[in-house]
Amino acid sequence: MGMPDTAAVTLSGGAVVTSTRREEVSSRIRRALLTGELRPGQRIKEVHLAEALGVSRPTLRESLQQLIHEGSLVQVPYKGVHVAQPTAEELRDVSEVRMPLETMAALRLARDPHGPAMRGVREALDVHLAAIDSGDDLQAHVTHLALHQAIWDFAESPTLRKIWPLVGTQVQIALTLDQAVRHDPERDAVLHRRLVQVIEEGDEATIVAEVEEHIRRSVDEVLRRLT
Amino acid sequence: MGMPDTAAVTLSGGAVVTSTRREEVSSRIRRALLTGELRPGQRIKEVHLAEALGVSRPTLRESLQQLIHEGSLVQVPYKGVHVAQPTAEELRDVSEVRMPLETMAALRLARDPHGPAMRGVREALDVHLAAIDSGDDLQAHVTHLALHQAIWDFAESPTLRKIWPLVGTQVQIALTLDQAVRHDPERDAVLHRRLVQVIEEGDEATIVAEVEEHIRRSVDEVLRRLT
DNA sequence: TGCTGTAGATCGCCAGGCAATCTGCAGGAG
DNA sequence: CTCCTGCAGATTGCCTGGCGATCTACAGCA
Repeated sequence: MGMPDTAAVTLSGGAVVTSTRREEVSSRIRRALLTGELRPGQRIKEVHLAEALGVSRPTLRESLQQLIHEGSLVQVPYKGVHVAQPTAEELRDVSEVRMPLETMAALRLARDPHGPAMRGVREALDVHLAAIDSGDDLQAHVTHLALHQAIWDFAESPTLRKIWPLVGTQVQIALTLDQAVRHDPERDAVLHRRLVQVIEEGDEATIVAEVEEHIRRSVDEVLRRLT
Repeated sequence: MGMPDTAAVTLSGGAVVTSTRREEVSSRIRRALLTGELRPGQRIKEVHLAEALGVSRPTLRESLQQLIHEGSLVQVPYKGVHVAQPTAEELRDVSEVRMPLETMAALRLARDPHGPAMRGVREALDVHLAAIDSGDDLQAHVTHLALHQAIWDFAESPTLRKIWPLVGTQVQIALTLDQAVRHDPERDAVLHRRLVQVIEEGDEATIVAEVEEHIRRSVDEVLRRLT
C-alpha cells in the first residue's frame, strides 16, 4: 500500500496537507485572505500568483474556480480576478440567510450537549479565548471565524458544511477589513462564551434568540464601521 | 465597438450564450444532468468528454471544478469524476436546510404579491403547467426545477441565489432518477398551483406551513421510491 | 482458491505559445 | 482646452503535447 509514506513525507509542510496541489493552493489563498495578505478589491494576476505559489497557470486557474464559486473571489471575463468586496447591502443579505442556518446548526448541537460535537465547539471556543488573551489580533480573528465554522461543521450536516464557505467568506472578508481597527476583545470573549453556553444549556427558544442576536450585533458592528 | 458581431454570430447556438467557453461547457453539462443524459453515479472521462464538447482538457477541468463545487459532480483524486448520487440520508439533510431558505424566499416574494418578481414566478408556473399538459415528461421535469429556482431567484437575494445550486442540484439529481417512473402529473399541477397561490395571498403562517409541507411531501415521495 | 505483480488507462500537473480582449496613453478633431 | 480616436502593452482565455503518479484489471503463481 502506498498510503503511509505519502502521509509521512508531507508532515512538515505546514498546517493541513491536501492530496492534490490544487487543494493546497486553494488553502493557501484562503489563508492569505484570512490574514489580510490579500485584501478586498485587490486584483489578482495569474502569472504572478502562479509563480509565487510555485504552480503552473492551469493548476492555479483550477484553484481560482473553486474560490470564485465560494464567493471569495470575483471573476470578470478578460478583465481578471479580484478579491470580493461585499457591499453593505450584500452583508445584510448574507446575515439574513445566515441566521436561520446557524440557528439550525446550534439546535442540532443542542440535541447532544455533552457529545463529541459540542466538545469540539467548546474546544474552538477555548482556542479563541486563548487567542484573545494572548493579545494577538490576527490569531483572535482567525479563531473567531474558526469558532463559527465549528458550529456549522459539528452540526454534522453535509449541506450546511457545503454552504458555510459561501456565507463564511463574506463574513470573513468584512471582518478582515475591520481587523486592524478591532477593539474591545473582552466584549468579544463574553459574547462568544455566552453563545456557546446557551447552546449547551439547550433551551430552544433561548438558542434561537441568542444566535439571532449574536449575528445581528456582529453585522451591525461591521456595517457601522463601513459607513 | 466589437460587441455587436460577437452577439450576432452566436445567435443560433441554442439557449443562452455565455461569453466564455468555460461557462458554455458548464451550462451544457448542467443541461445534460437535467435531461438525464448524464446519470447519477456515472463516471466521467476527461479526454472523452473534452473531445465530445470540442474543448481542451484544461478548459473542461475548469468547468468541472465549478460543477464539483455545486455538488453535481464528485471528484476523487486519481480516480476521477463522477455524477453525484445522493443517499437517502443526504436527501433528507438537504431538504431540512432547504425548508427555511425556500420559506424565506417565499416570504420575501409575498411582500410584493403583484410586483415583477411574483409575476416571474407565475410565469414559471404557467410554463410548468403547460409542459405538464403537453405530456412531455422531460419538459415537465425541467420546468418543475425551473419553477423552484424561480422562487429562489426572484427573491432577489444574492446569497440565496448562490446557495440554490447546492440545494437544487441534489433535488434535481434525485428527481432525475425518478423521472422515468414519474406519474400523476395532475397532482403535481395542483400542488404547485396551490403553492404559488398561497404565496400570492401572502399570509405568513400559511406560507410557512405550505412551503414546508410541499418540500416534505416531495422528499418523502422520492425517498419512498429509493427504498 | 486466493494473492501478487505487472500493463494499460486515466488523472494531476507542467511548459510554451497564440489569439482575443482590456487598459493607458499619445495624437488629432472640434 | 476638452473630447474622441487609434495604437501598443499587458493580461486573460484557450490550445497542444507531454511526463510522471496513481488506480484498475487481468494474468500468473503459491
